[in-house]
Amino acid sequence: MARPRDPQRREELLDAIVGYLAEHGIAQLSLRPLAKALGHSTYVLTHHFAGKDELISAVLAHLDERQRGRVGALPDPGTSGGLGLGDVVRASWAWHLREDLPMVRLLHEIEGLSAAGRLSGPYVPKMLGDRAEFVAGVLRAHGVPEEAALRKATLLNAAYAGLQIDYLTTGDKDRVEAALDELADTADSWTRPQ
Amino acid sequence: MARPRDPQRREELLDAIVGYLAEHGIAQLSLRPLAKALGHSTYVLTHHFAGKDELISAVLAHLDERQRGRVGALPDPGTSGGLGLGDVVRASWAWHLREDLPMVRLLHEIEGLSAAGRLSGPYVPKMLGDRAEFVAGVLRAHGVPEEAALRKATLLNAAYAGLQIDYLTTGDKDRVEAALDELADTADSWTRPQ
DNA sequence: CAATTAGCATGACGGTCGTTATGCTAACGG
DNA sequence: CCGTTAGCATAACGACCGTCATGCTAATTG
Repeated sequence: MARPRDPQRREELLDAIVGYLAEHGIAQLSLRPLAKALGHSTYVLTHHFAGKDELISAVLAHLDERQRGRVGALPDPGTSGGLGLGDVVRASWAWHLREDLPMVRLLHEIEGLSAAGRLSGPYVPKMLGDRAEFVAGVLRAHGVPEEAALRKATLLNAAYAGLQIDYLTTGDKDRVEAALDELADTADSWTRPQ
Repeated sequence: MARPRDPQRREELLDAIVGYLAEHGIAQLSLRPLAKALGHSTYVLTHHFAGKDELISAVLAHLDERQRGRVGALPDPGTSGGLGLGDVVRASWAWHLREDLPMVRLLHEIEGLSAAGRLSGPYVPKMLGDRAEFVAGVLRAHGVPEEAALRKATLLNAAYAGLQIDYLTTGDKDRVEAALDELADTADSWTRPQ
């Protein structure tokens, strides 16, 4: 009868929105500057998403799916190949800080707001839970016992995130990267006991 | 010649403001609701502080000083007394979550915003640095070598904060507290090697 | 007591906010 | 080709924002 909806349009918008948020933050988000940066009027935002709150929910869902896709596509750093778990930690650190810093910042802003109870919806909790499960799977592949894998994965993720926050806030590279080395050594000791 | 300023008034206000922020967050702070909650007009805020930005700076400085005072007044959990470092970690966790949860949430919101580069000023970095130094002092008192104390303190703080964020976001008590036990055991292993 | 000023409420200012009614154009289904 | 609707810009709405000029009251000093 008439013109059908284009389901791609919404995803295109979400990618552009996430790019904007990585640069400008999400806490003080305002629709007008966002729309201007996208080259549109604000109506595009309230049309494709019901309103500002739903837009933020959609962004969080988008980030959740994006993380899910990335860790799913990651080559399993299996026990073979000579790459220890500590090397993975160190490589992730270097990559996050060199290649993806605005997004890392955005994620910490989101997780801080979520921890403060200022963001609703299931997506941020799901992201954290999924990350724990993923790292637990890597640990299991390295021979960590099943009952310890999720516990150690949770601790590893928490320490890694905490160190990122410390470094992003203080900029004290020497102190934080020394602590990261200690964390990487600890991770190695889990997979190569003694 | 005339009526002198009362230097206490500003501190009273800051304490009340911090109490309000612990309940309502800082990211979406608006002066009018804050002033109403304090039982005053907004002019009180713009009079004692130059404006909204300076008010937030004053709050961060206030929290910084408050933390400095608290850790300074803490009884040094010295190597004697039978209380291991892991017990201190577990006791802090229980106390934070049972007695001081709104403030813990506020601090994570602030640290997330700071890590995202959305808060300026030296106070948040100073808080993190001071916390690392304080825990490093405790570690040294427990016999941890000087060159390792600050590194291990940074890692301990980061892991502890990361676990708080995880728990506050996911509410997954079993998973997170299991990881906290592992962290406490690790801390014990630092102070009672083997 | 007189002079001065801290402390605060009131009310207004221009600006920005999220949202929405209206109307146009281009794309598609029948 | 006609009817319908997606997609979007425009412009306006009321609400709220941070700020500040004005003026009153009460406390303090000399």
